[in-house]
Amino acid sequence: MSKKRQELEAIAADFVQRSGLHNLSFRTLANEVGVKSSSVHYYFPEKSHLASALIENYTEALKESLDHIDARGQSLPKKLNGFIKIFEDVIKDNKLCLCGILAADVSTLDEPNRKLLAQYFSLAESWLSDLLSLHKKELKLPIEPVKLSKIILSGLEGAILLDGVDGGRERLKAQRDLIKSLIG
Amino acid sequence: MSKKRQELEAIAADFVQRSGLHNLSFRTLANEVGVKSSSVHYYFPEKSHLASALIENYTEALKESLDHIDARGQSLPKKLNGFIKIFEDVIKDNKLCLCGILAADVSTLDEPNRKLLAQYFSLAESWLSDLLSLHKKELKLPIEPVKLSKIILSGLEGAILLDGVDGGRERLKAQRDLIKSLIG
DNA sequence: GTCTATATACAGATAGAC
DNA sequence: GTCTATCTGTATATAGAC
Repeated sequence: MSKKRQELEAIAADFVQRSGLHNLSFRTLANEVGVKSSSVHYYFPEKSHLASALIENYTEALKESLDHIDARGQSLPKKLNGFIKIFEDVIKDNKLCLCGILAADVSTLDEPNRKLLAQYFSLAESWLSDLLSLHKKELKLPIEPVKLSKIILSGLEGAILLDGVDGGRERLKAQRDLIKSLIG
Repeated sequence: MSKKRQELEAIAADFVQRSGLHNLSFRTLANEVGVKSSSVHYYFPEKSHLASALIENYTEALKESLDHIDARGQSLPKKLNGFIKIFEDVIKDNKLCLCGILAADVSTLDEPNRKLLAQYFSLAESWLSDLLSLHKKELKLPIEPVKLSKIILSGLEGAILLDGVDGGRERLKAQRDLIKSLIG
């Protein structure tokens, strides 16, 4: 992949996580990189292609983060803490989850991009569910791992969404406390 | 308030909950009601005024729903169930929470509208927190009511956001199970 | 790969007639 | 209150030169 393309994708991702996809234009993106909007079209003929690239990159980054957590081979609490940290890093940067913000725009996405979005959430939930299944005896509530994984992910996504409104971090902190108490 | 204005607000709210504010234009809104876009500007000189009206209406509707729940004077589980039903009704209609979808667009809102948004979430959390404080002895986890209220609200908001991507209701169901288990 | 130039469409907003 | 007409800005996208 060309360096210019990587640069475009990086700036576009940052922009989308702050302002949403609809607010990112080929013009402003081009200006940021120092080229013309027609050059951006050279890499991404349609805007939906750009969106696909962003979701795929974001999913790949999540995969790497999860692999990194797994590679350390720690306890359940430490692994869950690693997962929470992914969301803390997003909010620390005054951003939203790229897939979370796109989820709010799902009606304007084409079918391929909806599938890609769903895959991102599915990846996160599967990882959580597998982890919780392995440590089922440590769980304090009578809720199945698959359901718990959905509770944790949607809770964290909702927390950074709502915290973004007042610039606080109270919901994310609250979700962290919940997750801690789920495992005692 | 004029009937035409009410009609415009109703259609605009429905549209925003399905497609977001940026995707609603004065033109399409006018077409739906059968007037011209300049007539919409008569009621709402700027788009931000329309947004304010929508958030205020939505907050007022929440207030009424909560009053309705309170008026019945039931148990904690039944009251929480009433709260969850507010979100179920949204997702049943294939919509998103109006304030949740606007939260994803917070960077494009002006300061007055950000405040209005924050007030909506604050209303929901305050109601939950007061309720949980009254029934503190029934709570199964060692988490304070204020934090629990944030966990519940952000969990439900995240659930309908993510469920909207694949058209399912699994996250909302999971959150319901969590809330149930919080009170035993 | 990057550019100029342009096509086409639609956005928010306003002036002024009726 | 509602209209026609229009201004101005910006969006996605494309053709074709270099």
